[in-house]
Amino acid sequence: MERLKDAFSRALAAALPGQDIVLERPKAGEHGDLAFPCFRAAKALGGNPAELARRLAAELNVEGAALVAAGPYLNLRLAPLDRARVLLEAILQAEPARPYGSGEPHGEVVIVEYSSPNIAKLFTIGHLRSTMIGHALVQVHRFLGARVVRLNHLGDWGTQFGTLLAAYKRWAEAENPELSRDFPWAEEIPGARRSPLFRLFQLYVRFHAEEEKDPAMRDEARDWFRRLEAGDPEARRLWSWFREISLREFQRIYQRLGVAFDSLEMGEAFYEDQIAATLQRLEASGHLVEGENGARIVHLEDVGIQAPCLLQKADGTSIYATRDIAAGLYRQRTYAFDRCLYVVGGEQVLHFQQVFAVLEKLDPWFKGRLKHTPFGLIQLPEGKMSTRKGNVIFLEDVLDEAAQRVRAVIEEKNPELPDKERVAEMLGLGAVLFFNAINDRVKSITFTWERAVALDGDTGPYVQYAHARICSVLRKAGGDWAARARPSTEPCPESAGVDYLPVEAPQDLAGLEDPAAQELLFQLGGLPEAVRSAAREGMATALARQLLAVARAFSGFYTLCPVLAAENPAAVRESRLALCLATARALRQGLYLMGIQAPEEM
RNA sequence: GCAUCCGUAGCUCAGCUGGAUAGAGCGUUGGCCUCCGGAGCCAAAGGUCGUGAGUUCGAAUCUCGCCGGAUGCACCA
Repeated sequence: MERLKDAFSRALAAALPGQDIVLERPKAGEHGDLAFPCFRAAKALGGNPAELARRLAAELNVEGAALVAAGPYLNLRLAPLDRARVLLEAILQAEPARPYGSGEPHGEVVIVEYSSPNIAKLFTIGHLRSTMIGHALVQVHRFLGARVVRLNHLGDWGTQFGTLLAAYKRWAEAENPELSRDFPWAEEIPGARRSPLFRLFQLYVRFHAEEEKDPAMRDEARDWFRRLEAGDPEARRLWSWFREISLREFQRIYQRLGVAFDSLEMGEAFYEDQIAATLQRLEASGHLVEGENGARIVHLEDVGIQAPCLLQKADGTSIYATRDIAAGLYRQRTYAFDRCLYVVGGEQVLHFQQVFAVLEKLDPWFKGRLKHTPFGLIQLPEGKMSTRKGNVIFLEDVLDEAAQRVRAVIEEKNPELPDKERVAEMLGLGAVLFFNAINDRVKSITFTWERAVALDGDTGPYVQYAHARICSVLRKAGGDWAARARPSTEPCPESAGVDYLPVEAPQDLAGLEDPAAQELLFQLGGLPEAVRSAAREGMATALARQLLAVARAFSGFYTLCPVLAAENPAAVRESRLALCLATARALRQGLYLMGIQAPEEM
């Protein structure tokens, strides 16, 4: 397909010297495989687009394909069997290191900072967005050939930590120093799991509740943070204990989600010993000036940002912007990155504008390398989630509920299924993660159980179902068809590729002339662009939707084109099996990029 | 008040570097299990793309105003 694209572009460039040649993929398969809209060129040449299209169709020649004028478009169209050959070869004969749709390794270093939960808070569905958007970006960039560094900017430093220390000293140390049992005063938060982390969280919630009545408590928290940053041994000891409690829980959840990081040690606290040097450097550059009450700030009006960036509080402690800047400098030194993507909620756009602006003032090297990838909040029908009011949805409850609903469907439809628990977990995760990815990340999502764990329609399980049915057909086909739909090794972490052994496409593709087969081929052809769109847009929306389109097209093919029917000639059977196999491979790879597994039976 | 983002079918959303009849799912209505898994397939109904201007051969897509909603605006992250 790339070859055809080049040939088409070259032919057009020769015929239209000096014109920009932009090729599109037609919206509908019946138009063809590639399209050249003639509007712009016709205008530049003073002609009419439809006429130009007709002229070009008559004059140009691209080997192996037909050029057809359709109104103002010049379409390149492959004959049905050629289209089948091109796609089947691209998918089935791909080398394991270079799966269909992947990119040449180019060595650019892309840092993705994502998930970044705060210590002592439980993982809610809110955290799922950053975690899975980030994970998909990691996968997609790897797939396209980048070297990716996965960073979790853990919220393990800052005044909020002072809050926790203050709360612990106030109530827990005397009452429950081991955090091993529930606090008598603690309100029960429905659905939460009993764990030391949960009790830490209760302390945090209580502190905020009482702080409303007694604002002086805020100073208490700030003072604990000051002591922590000053190296007070008791504060440090508690800090590392709380951190450990939290990390243990987070690790469990990451494992369940199939998400991993290059290091979990590079949270905010990691940059603590670099804060002084960072401030000095800002000082030396002349950008750091005194603000109100002796706080220190950097003015940004000159770059169009009205609010100055606060870097040192009046009490001399650091603030998150300071640590983000220290982190930026550290990453520059350590990774010499080409891009650094911050997958952080949209409420922090101003913060990142400020941080980026300060870094660019410090070193123009940063220009164009830093990118905030914001996303919308998850809201409840009754409004915002609020930890203090206890109306939060815990991620694990959502995952459990999803798996449980899947389990009920399995009992109804396929009670004989082996390994029910494992499959239910895969499908439940598929539902939740796919739902999380299918919509524009910038928009806020209103959470309802109904939709978050839906199993019908445009959902992960729909795509997984298509994959499972293909596997079922391949099993029935006998031979090693089923084995070929199975990856040859574990997925390669460096390339995010699912490795399959190359398979020769059949010589005779007679079974693939049917329009339903052609539609499936057309949708498979859209996958590489969908992956690139995901990387470009910083979200998996296009990929998720293209996978749905492939799955839907497969369902059409499956109902209209029997694969294993006894009356099928051998060539029809073989070519259709090859298309099934290609589809299964493409679906599994696509889902894998989104962090979703594809069971062979469900 | 200022800034950013959002406003497309009854509901939830795609489509937005301007281009071929504005697409899905849910819900509604009506068909499909003698045939590879009905978690499925086919069909129908349903849209002044918030609104008013502008740019353009062409605007859901770009610009500006207005209306509605979300978020943010230094000592939290």
